[in-house]
Amino acid sequence: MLRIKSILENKQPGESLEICGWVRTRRDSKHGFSFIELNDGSCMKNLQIVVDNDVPGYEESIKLVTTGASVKITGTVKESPGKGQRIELQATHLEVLGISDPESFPLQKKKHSFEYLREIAHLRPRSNTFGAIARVRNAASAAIHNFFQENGFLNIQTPIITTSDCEGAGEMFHVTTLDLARLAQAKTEIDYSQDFFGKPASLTVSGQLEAEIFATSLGPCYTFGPTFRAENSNTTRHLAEFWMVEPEVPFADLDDNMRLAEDFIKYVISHVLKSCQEDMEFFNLRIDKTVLETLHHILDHEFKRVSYTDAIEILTSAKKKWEYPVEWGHDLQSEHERYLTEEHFKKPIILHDYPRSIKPFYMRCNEDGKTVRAMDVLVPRIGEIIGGSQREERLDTLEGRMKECNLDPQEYWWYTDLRKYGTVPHSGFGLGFERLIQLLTGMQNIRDCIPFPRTPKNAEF
RNA sequence: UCCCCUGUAGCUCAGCUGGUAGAGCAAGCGACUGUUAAUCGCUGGGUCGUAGGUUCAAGUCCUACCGGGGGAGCCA
Repeated sequence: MLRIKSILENKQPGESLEICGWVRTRRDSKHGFSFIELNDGSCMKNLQIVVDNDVPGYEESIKLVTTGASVKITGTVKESPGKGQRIELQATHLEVLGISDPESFPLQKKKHSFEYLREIAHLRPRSNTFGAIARVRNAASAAIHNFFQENGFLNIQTPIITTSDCEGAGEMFHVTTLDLARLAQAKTEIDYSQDFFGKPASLTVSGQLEAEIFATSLGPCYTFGPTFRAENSNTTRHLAEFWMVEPEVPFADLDDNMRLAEDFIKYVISHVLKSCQEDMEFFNLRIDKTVLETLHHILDHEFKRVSYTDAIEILTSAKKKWEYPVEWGHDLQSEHERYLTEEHFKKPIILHDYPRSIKPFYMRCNEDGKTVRAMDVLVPRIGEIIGGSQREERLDTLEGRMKECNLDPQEYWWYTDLRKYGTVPHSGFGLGFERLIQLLTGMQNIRDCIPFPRTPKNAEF
């Protein structure tokens, strides 16, 4: 099927072709012809179609050519006498495939608020912005796979359903086949042995633990799949269902990990800038006037490595009034992270070696007894886009940390086995795919960076 | 979950100190035009989120609930 993108790029006057798509707008001339702006999603631009009134069935058909209608058109490519396009299509046949009642079609030839478009998520991909987001998302996804494939990483599909009830932090969605309505009335303890898996099960919050299994068997690997968090988060950067990229690399320490994260982000940005030029220019013009500048700035500068302890020092000596006090041992607040990346360094930074008391059990303990080999990549505007660490590979230290975090090592027997049999230093991180899309497009709200956002009280479509 | 803002025609909003609703855009029709966010004219379209309350009278004040947005926390 011929697409408008390739027609606009390659076709020359004189060539005949057939094209299908959706009408964005129609302008009539009473002197006997009409202009149709046709879009098929292959690119931002529309193909201008000229329909003379001698086209068979013109009188009846042209009335049905309204915004949103689908049409099939045959015609000849012409040099366009008008401004705004190199070529246009002179129609010889026009067929309306599907009408679109202009009285009720929710998308109009005007700007719509993102809040409104979110309510019509089944139609918003037909708008300029959401078409562009879908194409950028696709390009970013392809770039992610390319990056890892080119570097010898194995793509691993880790489970969606899990029975390890404490993969990390975060509330989990329960998965059950038990009859909840009956249980609600029964007032007895729930007998999970009667449930589908014979014990409590949930949707995964991370594929990391399973990825570690393959990393310590087959070498560098990565997962790229859906992740679920049942947190009651209502922000512009949280979703209950989102996609996460999680590489895991054996024989790699935290420095290797930070280098990988930086190379990875730069590779994806660079690829998207190259393959989605038109869409990126649109974002820069209509969504965020600084997005191209920001992305190029990221490409041109090294991510600044800053230890948590140094960051605390910078924040303490900053001439700023903090809503939350800065104190070693406490997690950094949004205002602190934003200050560091947006004001102090003015570029992405990698914070590393956090206090062990605020980080999960699997992060490698440092000799100082106070910190762990954790790292967060923070970017301007979005904040944390990557969280990762070197993993604790020493069995006794790992078990000690589990107990410290009130976890039962028995529950993680297969995870600790990896330390019992041929343990190796290894590292990895998780990247929130939709946050990356936010960074790439300049879109303010993460709900507009995924086709069908799931947030508290919202799972339509 | 907490704090703040908000909910009026298909969409975006106005409606000041309470007296039963208006604009722009969209849509329909007409005019005009190789047009391109086209332009001009006319027309239709709203039990003002829901439920109570105060008042002679509420879109306008009060309460609760529901929805939307922003910020915070949690994190990716």
